[in-house]
Amino acid sequence: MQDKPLSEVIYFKIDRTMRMIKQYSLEQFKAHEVNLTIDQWIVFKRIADQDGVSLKKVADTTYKDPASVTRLVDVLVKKEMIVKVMDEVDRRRYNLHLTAMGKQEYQRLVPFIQELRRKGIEDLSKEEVSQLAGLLDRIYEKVLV
Amino acid sequence: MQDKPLSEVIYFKIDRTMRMIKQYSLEQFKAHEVNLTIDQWIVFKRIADQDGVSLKKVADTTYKDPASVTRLVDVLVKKEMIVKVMDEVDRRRYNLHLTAMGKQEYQRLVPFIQELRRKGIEDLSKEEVSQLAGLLDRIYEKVLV
DNA sequence: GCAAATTAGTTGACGTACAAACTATTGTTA
DNA sequence: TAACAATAGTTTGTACGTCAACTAATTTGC
Repeated sequence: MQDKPLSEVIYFKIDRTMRMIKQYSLEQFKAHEVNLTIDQWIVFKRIADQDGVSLKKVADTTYKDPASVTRLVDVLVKKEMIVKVMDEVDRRRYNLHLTAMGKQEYQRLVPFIQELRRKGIEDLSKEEVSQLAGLLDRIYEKVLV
Repeated sequence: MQDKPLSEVIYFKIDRTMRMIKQYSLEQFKAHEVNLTIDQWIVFKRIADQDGVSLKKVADTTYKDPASVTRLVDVLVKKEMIVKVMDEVDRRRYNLHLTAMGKQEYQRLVPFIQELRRKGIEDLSKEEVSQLAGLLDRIYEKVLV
């Protein structure tokens, strides 16, 4: 039985593209003395977007496993970028906040990140980007079921 | 400084989609008693596609790190799906071959995998799939530089 | 024809993903 | 209100990805 080559398998292309983006981004992080990995940045940014957000909420909205988020949060706390504060009402919950240093670093990073995001898609038109986003979402929704 | 939400970042969408596909595929593998992970399958399939291919060639064409391939190959050898044979001419090189069991398993898996690939994209037209492939390739090429 | 450079593959260290089992707390309901 | 269910978060074990440093073999260039 003959199977199509990997290069024609769409999932393979998605995976390959994503790995390359991560690799490139991490290089750029290092080159600009950003003391974060990509995934640490994602969690960090999510907290910056909503001060006091809970760990669970971060996990849900980043589509990461709570176990992964627990560890990423630990790293960010160690790096003194965020703090974990137990919720006064619901003591199972931790609310996450940026430290002063975290806020400062966030302000420094946003323009850099925005530039980085642009880089890979700068040759694509607005329509193409939203097409791509739409197609990815449709696959996501489909497989989710 | 205000940054767009993660849900609008295209790289985030790619990552999320890919993780979900892997998760779903692995579930299906387990449900069908396929004793392989997704990445083990990719390497296994690549060897099935070209009997005697070298480890380096597998790494290049799957876009995996040689270190990853070394380990994936080890697993496949332990599972007795493939064998590693030192090249007679170039003794740095190992040529990879499916075992009899590997061949049998490959034949069993191909239809199942083909069905699995279809699942996520069955609502997309042929044109949409090739659009998606093209866009991903363009990002890949762009960032590669 | 030999030293230096290149190539194939391996190993170790670190970061992340995911599942499963677990603790502690809060909610629900009989 | 006591038992049970659900929820937030953690821990453990396994699997990959990537980088860097390494060994061994082969090529290159003088």
